[in-house]
Amino acid sequence: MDNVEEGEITPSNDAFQFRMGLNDNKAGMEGLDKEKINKIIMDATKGSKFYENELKKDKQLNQRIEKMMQQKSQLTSQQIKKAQLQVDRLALELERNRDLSRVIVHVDMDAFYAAVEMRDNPELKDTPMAVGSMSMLSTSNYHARRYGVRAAMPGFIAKKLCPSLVIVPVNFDKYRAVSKQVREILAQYDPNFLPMSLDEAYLDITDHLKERISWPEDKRSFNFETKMKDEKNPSQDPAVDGGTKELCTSPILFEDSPSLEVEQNAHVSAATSAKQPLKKFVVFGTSAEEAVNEMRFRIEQETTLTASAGIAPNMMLAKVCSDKNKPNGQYRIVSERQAVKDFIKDLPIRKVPGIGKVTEKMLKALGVMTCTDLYQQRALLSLLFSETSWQNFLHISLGIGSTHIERDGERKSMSTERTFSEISCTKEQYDLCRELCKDLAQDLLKEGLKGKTVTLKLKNVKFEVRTRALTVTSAVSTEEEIFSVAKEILKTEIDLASPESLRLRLMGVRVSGFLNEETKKHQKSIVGFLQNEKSGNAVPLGPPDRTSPSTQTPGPQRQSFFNQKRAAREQMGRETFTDSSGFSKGAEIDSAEPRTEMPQTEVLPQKPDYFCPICSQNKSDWDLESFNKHIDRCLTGSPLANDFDVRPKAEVNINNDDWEKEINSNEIRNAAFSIQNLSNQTLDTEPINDIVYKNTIESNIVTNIRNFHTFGVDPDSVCTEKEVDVCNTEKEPAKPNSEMASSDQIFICPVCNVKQDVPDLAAFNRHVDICLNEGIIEKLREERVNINHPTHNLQHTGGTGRGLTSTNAKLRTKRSAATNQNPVSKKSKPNPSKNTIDRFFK
DNA sequence: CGGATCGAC
DNA sequence: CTATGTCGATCCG
Repeated sequence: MDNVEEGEITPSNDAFQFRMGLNDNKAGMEGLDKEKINKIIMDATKGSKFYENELKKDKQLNQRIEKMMQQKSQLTSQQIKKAQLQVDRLALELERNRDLSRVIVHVDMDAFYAAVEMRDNPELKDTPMAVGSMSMLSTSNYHARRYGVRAAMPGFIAKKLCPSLVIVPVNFDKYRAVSKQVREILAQYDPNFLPMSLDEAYLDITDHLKERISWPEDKRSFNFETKMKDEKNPSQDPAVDGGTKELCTSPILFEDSPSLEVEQNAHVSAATSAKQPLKKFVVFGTSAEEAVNEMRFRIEQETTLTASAGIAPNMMLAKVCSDKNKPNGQYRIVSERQAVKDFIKDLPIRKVPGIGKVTEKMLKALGVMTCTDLYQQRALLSLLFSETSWQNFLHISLGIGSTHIERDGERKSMSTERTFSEISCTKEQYDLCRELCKDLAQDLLKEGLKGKTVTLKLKNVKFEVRTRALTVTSAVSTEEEIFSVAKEILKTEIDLASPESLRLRLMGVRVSGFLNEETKKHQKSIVGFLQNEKSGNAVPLGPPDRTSPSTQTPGPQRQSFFNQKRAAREQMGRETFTDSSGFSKGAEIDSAEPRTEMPQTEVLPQKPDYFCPICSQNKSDWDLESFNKHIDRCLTGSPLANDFDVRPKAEVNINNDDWEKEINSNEIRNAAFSIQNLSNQTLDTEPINDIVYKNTIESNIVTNIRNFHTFGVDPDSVCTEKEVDVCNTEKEPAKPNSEMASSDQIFICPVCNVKQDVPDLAAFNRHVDICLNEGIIEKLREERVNINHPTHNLQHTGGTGRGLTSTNAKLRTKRSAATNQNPVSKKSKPNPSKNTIDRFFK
């Protein structure tokens, strides 16, 4: 999607300000000037509920800023000095590890949806048009942008700006098809490229370039296959943005004069020779620029659409670059430190991915507008923002970003939401909720996901948003399961608001907390167990898995127990299960059917009897959720507990189930306790912190050791994309905890540097603890040269193949989170003064 | 864990 | 009339 920010409406104190984009209207051309645009938007906006809400949010933000400024005013120069030292240490480290070896490309289709529509309907070419609806636009063509019509703008306002605007409804299938074509081309430059959306992708073309350098010319030659689209290229004059030595000559590449293009290319490409048939071929050179030119050329040949690209040593920079010569242009930052610095120097922070409206405004209040400012204020920022935030800022201001493009891991949540005209009728709200659950259940089914927490999102007519979540003990996935939870949440919200009714404009349902593969099997087996007779396709009972939350007993025993119980099931009465269906019944009901009472009464109109095949209990007041939980317990052989309830937190603690709670917290404790203990009590004491400030090398040691302790113990210490550049590791994913603790891992103490023959991590930790306490750190000091050398110091741990560097962002974060009393982090925490809206929906 | 917020597309 | 939908991350309590 095309830059939302170009046309964003940003309320600023008392007025909406419209920001002109890069390619905006110049005097004398068609369209509107900034003043007019702002006025029209204002007029259309003023007084609306939406506007009121924007003002409110703005006020909150201002308060937040005010608090921040107050904190700032209380800082002593001493504190700043200290912070400066610490920040600079990290900066040094980052600088030392700067990786310029990769060539990363960010490709971005120009005004993608709009371009596709224009291609397919030539009538749209010369008129201002946008893709979307009267209520919201996805993107607009460049024609329309001259009138201030932008993505993320409501259609009706766009119409006011530009009455002749044509609004075309979105057609995702079409865009997907085009996107596929584009991706096939991209894959040839980097088979592991990373699509970010239909119109955007990252590539690492380092390897491609290495091969390409020795490619014969014919491998870099391409036909002009199709009729070139004789579209007026709305591109800007390249000279305007020039002034930078890197500016590429390509923007005219696709002008409608092919002959010019060939010559242009011949000029650029050293390899081009006279033997090239006139105007039928283009030969691209071997440089990065040429490769990307070629890529864009091929995209246009294939799709008749243009793309822009950025080439840089890391993802963050590449992304910014791709915006620089848009549309139909590209820009490169060569792989030199100085080039990066030059580029970063005057770069407005808002251009940087991850810096949005809010962050921009907060930083602006501190006088930070450009990346240079960002760097200069680094000490201050480290005191006013959270660790992750300021470290991120530091990365940005140094022009450092991720150099590994990695596919996203598994999905973490799935949701659906809908906006509508006001609904205040309770029944309709429940119906809607059910429908959302139904849609969501379908989507979940497609990916075979089940999750444990259900979140309900509500937005009232005043645009106030509220989300409420509930985590249940057995994962849900079907419409009925989700709805049974969602409706409870909805019920409490309705009750909370009563006697007034909720006046909703949006409702959404989300499921998260997905089961991992192992657990899923387990849960599945239970479901199959449950619904066996009903659906006729029971899921085979797999062996019990060790990661299941209810696993307490050792494998073999459990196995046999499981089998026992399966036998039990097979013998057990079928009719008991035939109707797990108070639910399936509900599913059959036409959604229009009145269901008004249902929520008010108990869970469902008539409840089926649930009969547990394990303990032979039969309770009529169970619902599916309770029943599943019960079986889960019975399976693990734990003593039978009371009923459980799916009750929103507001009423009762959901986990009135102490048994389960215990397991959960035990898991966590086992994993993390010893380490936290260690870093809290041993490392973060005063003396060590003194060292931190006195001596860079020593503090590195301390940091390393801390990280070492955290590593492999923190269940969440997964090295994700963001940190990759920092920790500079192989791609190997972090192993699950269980594996970490397995016996074949090698324990090398970072203090005494001796391999430890210990049974498990806990024992190892004790050793390190002792080592530390014995003052061996003094020894380290003597060996500082060695120690300070990452490859020497950072031994393999736990067989993950992953080394430790002293600046793994995530690890640091975790550590600091666990050790906040640490004087180092005396920094005032950011305080997003969250004024909960008490009177929500009143 | 739950809730709010931010940011991206 | 008429201001999206979906997702991940982060922070705080």
